[in-house]
Amino acid sequence: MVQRGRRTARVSGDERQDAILLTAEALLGERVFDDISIEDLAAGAGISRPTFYFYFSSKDEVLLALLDRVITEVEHRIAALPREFHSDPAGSWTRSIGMFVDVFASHRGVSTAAIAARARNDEVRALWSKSMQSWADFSTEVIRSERARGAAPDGIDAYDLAVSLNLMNERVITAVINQESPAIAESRALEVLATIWIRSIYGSVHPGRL
Amino acid sequence: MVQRGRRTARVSGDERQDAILLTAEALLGERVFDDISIEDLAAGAGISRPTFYFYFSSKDEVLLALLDRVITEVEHRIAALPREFHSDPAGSWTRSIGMFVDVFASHRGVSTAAIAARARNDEVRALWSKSMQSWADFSTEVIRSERARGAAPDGIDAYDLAVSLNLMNERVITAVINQESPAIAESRALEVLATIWIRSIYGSVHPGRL
DNA sequence: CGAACACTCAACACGGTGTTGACTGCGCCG
DNA sequence: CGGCGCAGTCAACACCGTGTTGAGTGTTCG
Repeated sequence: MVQRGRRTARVSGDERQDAILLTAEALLGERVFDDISIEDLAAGAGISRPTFYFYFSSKDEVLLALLDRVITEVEHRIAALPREFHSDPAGSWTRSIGMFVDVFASHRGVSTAAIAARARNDEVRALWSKSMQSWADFSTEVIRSERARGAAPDGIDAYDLAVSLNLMNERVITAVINQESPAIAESRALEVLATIWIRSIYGSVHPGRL
Repeated sequence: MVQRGRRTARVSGDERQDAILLTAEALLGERVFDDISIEDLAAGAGISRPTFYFYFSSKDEVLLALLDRVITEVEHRIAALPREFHSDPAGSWTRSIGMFVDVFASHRGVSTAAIAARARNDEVRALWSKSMQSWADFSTEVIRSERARGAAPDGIDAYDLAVSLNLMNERVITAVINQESPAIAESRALEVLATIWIRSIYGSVHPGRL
């Protein structure tokens, strides 16, 4: 694995940086962010605590990097999603929401820690805000388009509705993946969320029928 | 509920305890919980740091006491609410949700800090869970009753729906009172939340019409 | 009056964060 | 080939916030 001699005698910086991120994600799987010390991260990456500061300026920077990866994954998967809201509104919304459920569930520790860190760290808050904003904007556009073709009723502002539904998803998904109480079963989460989105966007049990 | 230290009330003692709580709530109005030290609370109450520990065993205990007061207020106001879901479903839901918006908005600092502390503190989590549970149970009962009288359609489980909507409220209210971005205007929050509740519970823009 | 109780705090122990400054080995350029 | 520079490393230190100890104070009541 770690080859010595010729080109790179010492373990490269990039490997160390990755090792820190890897350690952090692993530890977040078993402990809360607050209970992980920089010492833990350094030890996991095989370096001393001061050396950690060569790679990241704080524990929060590590979390920020981890969050950035998760958000990038979401963006790629959003882009890959088929856009069939006119022909299959229920299925399209469900697939979009399901994508969020999948990604956040598979990065439980990072998502949870980032959402908590938002309250105290400006960079984390900014990054999360930016993403929420773009998801809300996307939802708003689709709602407006559904209203324009007469499939969904007017009423409350489309943006307000989109923001509220996205915030609901954030909170419900967090509760589900952390098995909070009260929460709902992970197996039913997607169905429940999709139903609430559809009923509140289309004002009816069946999308498209006014 | 949260009681420690002295038993018989020597005047200055109880005043001190109140002074700590008062200081905490005041400071939470201007700073994040993490940025308030026990030193700050002690100074605000006119005592030294070790003396603080005579009244509370940690900063989290103070928050717990504060949260307890807020929850008690919510419970009293829930109990005082008229139950007119059959005759005026939209108004009844709106009044219930509005009560939560009011109470949490008027205790912005405490609510926000408690919700954040939930992630690391067992007692805070337990207290919050207990309350969320009872609000979700209440909502579930009303939904079931509305379904029973034929005003609301079946579909997803009433409890799952109730939990999700309550979680949405928690998150949207938090975003609104902290002026997060994205969030919605405080003036429209109640209308938006009520609309989502009604549409998703009654499966229609107009409650009662199936 | 003295014992018990409510209350107070200086001083300490501890754990975590972030910084300093000295050191090592590799690569490259003159 | 030799020395300079830089990526990388860490022991030791400074600092801050938490929680504990133990020695006090004044008050009340039997």
